[in-house]
Amino acid sequence: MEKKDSTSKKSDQELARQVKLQKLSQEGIDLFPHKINITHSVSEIISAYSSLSKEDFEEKKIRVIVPGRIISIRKMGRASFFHLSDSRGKLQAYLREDNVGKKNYQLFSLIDIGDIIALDGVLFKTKTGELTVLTESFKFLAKCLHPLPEKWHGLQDLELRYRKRHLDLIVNPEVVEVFRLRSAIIAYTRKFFDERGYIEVETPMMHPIPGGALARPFKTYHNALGMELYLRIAPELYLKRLVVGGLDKVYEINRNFRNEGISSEHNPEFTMLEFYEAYCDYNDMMDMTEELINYLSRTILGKEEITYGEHIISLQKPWKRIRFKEALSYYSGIAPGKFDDREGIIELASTLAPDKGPFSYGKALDVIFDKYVKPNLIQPTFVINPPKEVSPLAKASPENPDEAERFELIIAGMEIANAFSELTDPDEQRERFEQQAEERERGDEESHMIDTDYINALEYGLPPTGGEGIGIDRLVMVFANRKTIREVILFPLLRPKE
RNA sequence: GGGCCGUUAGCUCAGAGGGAGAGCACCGGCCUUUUAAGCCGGGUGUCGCUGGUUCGAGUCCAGCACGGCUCACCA
Repeated sequence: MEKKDSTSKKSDQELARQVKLQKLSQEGIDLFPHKINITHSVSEIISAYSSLSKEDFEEKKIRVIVPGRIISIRKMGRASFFHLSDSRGKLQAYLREDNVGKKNYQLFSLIDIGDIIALDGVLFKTKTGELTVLTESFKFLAKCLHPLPEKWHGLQDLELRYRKRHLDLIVNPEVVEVFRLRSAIIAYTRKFFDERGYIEVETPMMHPIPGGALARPFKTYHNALGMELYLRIAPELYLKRLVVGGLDKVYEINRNFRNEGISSEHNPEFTMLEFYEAYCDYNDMMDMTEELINYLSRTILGKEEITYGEHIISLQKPWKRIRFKEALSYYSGIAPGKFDDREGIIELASTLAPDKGPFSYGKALDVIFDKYVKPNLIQPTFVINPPKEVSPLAKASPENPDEAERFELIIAGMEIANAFSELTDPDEQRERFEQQAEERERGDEESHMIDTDYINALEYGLPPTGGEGIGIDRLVMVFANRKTIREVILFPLLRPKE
C-alpha cells in the first residue's frame, strides 16, 4: 500500500498538485509562510456566532481572520463555496471574483482540497441559513501535496489509519473525539488525585531489575555504565520506595513496556496509572476506584451509564465484589470441592493452555479464571482474594493464608485494575521472591526476579499501604466504546512496511 | 507463534479463467447563494510481491510481505 511517499513515483493527482505549487511559486506566493495573525479559529466562530440571525450579521459586519484546512470546494464559475475545518468543526466560506479581483480568483483556482489557508472576511448567513465567511482576501499557509481520502467514507483502511494517523485525524472527526476523551480522562484523573492530597511523581523507565509485575521485559544497554537495563514493566517497586520515604500518597501516570503479544487489548507500550496510599488496604482501594471511575464518567460523559458494544454498563456505586474461587466455580461449573484437587486443576489448565506450562496451582487457577470467568464479567466487578502464589507483592489474607488481599477490577470482560494491600514485611517479601525465582528456574520467564535493593528499602519500614494500577488505555476503550486498543493509542506499534 | 480472512485507481469498493469497472477525487470546458452543487468531455492502474498451472491468470495453486479477526500470553 505504501507506494506513494515522497521518494517513490508520484500519482497523477500528486503531480497535478506539484504543478499548482510551481505555478503559485512563480507568482511570487510564499506557500509555507512563517506567521499569520488570526482573530478566530473555525470552532470559535461557530460557537460564538452560530445563533445570530441574518439581520444581526448585516448590521454588525463581523470581520474575522480565520485559518483552516480546506475540506471541500464547490466552484461555480466566478464564485466558489468551500469548507474550512479545524479539529472541532467546519465553517463555510464564499469567495466571489468581484470581491477579490480577477487575479486573486485565478490564484484561488490553484487551491486544492487539503491546503491550509487563512481567510479575511465578514460573516453572513446564506439563504439556506448556513454561517459563512464572505471572503475579501486569503493567504496560503501550507500546500497539501497529496490528495485526501474521499468525503463520504473518509479513510477506512485500518492499516493506513494507524500508519498515517495525521491523515486519519484530518478526515475522520470522530477519531479526534476519542483522543479528546482520552485527554479529559487523564486530566480529570490528575484532578481527582491532586484534590486528595496526592503528589504526582515520575519514577525510572529504565530498571536494572524489572519488577512490579509478572511479564517479559524489553532489554536495552547503557554504554557508559556498561550495563544492561530493562524498560520498566511497572513502576510499583519505585513508588513503594517513595512511600517508605514518607510520601504517603503518590501517583504516576506513565508508560509501561511489556514484551508480549499484540492484540486488541495489548500494545507493547501502554499507559498505566499507579497510586499508593499509606494507612490504607485493598478495601479502601476498591472504594476509591469506584469513586474515581464514577467521577470520570459523571464529569466527562455526564452520566453513570456507558454503552459498550451491545452492552449498557452501569457505573453506579457500589460495584459487585466476588471472591476469586467463588467466581471460578460459579462461571466454570466446576464444583467448589474440586479446587482442592491441586493435581487435577493443574491438569485442566494444561489442556486449556498447553503452551503456557509448567503450572503451579495458583497459575493454573489464573488460566481457568481467564478462560471461564473474565469474559462473563461485563458490569464492573471486583474479583477479590486470588491465590497468594500469583501475587508475590501482596499481603496474605489473615483468614485464609493461601489467598492474597488483592483484587482485579473487570469491566466489559477486560482487566481494568489490579490492586492489593501491599506486602510490607521484608522477610516475607524475600521468601516470596525466592519462590518466584524457583518458578523462573523451572522455566517460567514471567516470574518475578529477586530485587534485594527493594527488600532493603522495605527494611526501613513501609507502613500499611494500599496500591493499585489502572490500565488507562482500556479505561478509555470502555469510555469511548472502542473494541481495540489501537483505536485509543495514537500510534500503535505496527511492523514497518517494506 | 497457530487457525481463518483480506490486499484491485488518490479514497471507498465491485469484478471469481477470455484481456480493467463504479462513485467520490483528479484533468479540460460551462456555471456569481452552493452544500453528497449541477451539466458536457476524459480512466489516470505493476489488480500486494515472487513463482507455478493454463492457449490465456486480477480470478486457480504455492511461497513471501503487510494487515484484520481469533486462539494462546500479558494490563
